[in-house]
Amino acid sequence: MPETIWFRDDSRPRKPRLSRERIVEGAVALLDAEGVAGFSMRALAARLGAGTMSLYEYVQSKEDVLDLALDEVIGEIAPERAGSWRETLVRQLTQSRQVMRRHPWVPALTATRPLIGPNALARSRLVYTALADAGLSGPVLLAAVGALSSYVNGFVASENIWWAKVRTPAADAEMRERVVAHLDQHVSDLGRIAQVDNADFDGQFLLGLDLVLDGITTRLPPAPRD
Amino acid sequence: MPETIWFRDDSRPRKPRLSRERIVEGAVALLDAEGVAGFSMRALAARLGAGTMSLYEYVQSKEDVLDLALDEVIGEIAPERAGSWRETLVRQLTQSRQVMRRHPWVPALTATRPLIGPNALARSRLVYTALADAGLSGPVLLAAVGALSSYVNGFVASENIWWAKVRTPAADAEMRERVVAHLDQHVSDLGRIAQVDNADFDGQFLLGLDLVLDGITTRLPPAPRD
DNA sequence: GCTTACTGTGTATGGCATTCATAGTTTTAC
DNA sequence: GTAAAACTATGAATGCCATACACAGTAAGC
Repeated sequence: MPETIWFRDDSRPRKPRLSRERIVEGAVALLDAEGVAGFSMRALAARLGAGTMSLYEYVQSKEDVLDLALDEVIGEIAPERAGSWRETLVRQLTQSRQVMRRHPWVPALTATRPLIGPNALARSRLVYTALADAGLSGPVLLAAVGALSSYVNGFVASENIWWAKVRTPAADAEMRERVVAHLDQHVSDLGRIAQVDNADFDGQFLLGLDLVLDGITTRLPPAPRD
Repeated sequence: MPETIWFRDDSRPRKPRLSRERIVEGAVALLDAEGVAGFSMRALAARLGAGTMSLYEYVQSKEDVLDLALDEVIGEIAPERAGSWRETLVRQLTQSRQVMRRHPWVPALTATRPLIGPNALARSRLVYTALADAGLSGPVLLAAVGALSSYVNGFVASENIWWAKVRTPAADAEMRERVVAHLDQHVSDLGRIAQVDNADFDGQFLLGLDLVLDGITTRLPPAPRD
């Protein structure tokens, strides 16, 4: 239903209302608001003020949209180097974590999708080069990259699960009680000791990252003294 | 449609055709065969020779079934200790990997679900105690557990993605070519060096695990000489 | 001015989880 | 021994969903 001439603004040139950019932007917003489960092509189209089918002009499937949204938010990571290789990695991976916190749906997607969009490749390249600069190569280099990115993904995935449980508004207080009791029953004294400051995720993240980085450090070739 | 008396066997006591066990068993089989995307209550019921709604007598929702299936396969990990803490962990986490390889849908579920089923708790407890025996406690203990389990989850998730791409029968040869080319273009020489034996996942897994374990070792208190 | 391409959409198909009412069967209670 | 209650299983209906297809309005090219 085109608007009647009485309300239309013919002065500016008519541009296509939709575009891949607008779709991706809307998809990220919708995913942020509703999560992967609440994401649908219908809802996305509604948010963009378009018919559902119109999206398929710019994208072949829902999967495409998810792939694009994923690479889009990965682009939020600034691909900067810091001083040392270690600083570069800490900075880069901390930013990865922040992206995944801002967009809690990311881990669910990365668990089933190859990360081969342009932004993802650029970021992964940075990690490779940092470790190569540190002196790693061959299988150990691969293993180090794998250990680091796996750590970050895994950490934030479980962190997000935790937040999702905490964040939920009301009736889950009881549910949380029960889970904690459940855990206590099994993990007993160990759990209680460890649970000191259970929610200091920032500290935990850096602590674990240091652990992995220390492990990597043990594999560095002896520093050349030039 | 009950069988006519002419073919019925009235000798043994009539048991319920369905049960939570049968449902979970069927769910695991279905997930193995069709993956998370192909899993539906309808298909599960059909596989069990029952009406869809019958499942809801034993289970409240599809989510329940997935939770149960997940904990079920985690139960395949034998909770044994080996000699040293390190051996125990390598053994335990290697088995985790094998379970996730046998049931490639697991990472997709663990990415969005808390692992608080009975089997999961028992296995996680084993990891905690192994590290506590090694001498860790407090936040470092937590970080070590997080680093290890994150590493395993993350590693197998990307490994599974790789296998899924490779396994697909025919037309994906071209697709794979394109991905590799894409990667080469971005990662250039680094990628090529690292890609030596790219598919030796067993070795890669142990290499990365050693890396993390070495990092943990650096945090152990000095061994008491009693 | 005619044709061709582009952008956007409505409808239809087939699949999905889940609610509800209900039927057949077994167990229990008197 | 039978009437009532509980258990097991189900079909139909609701309201989601992704997407194939045919088609309309609009702009661009010649």
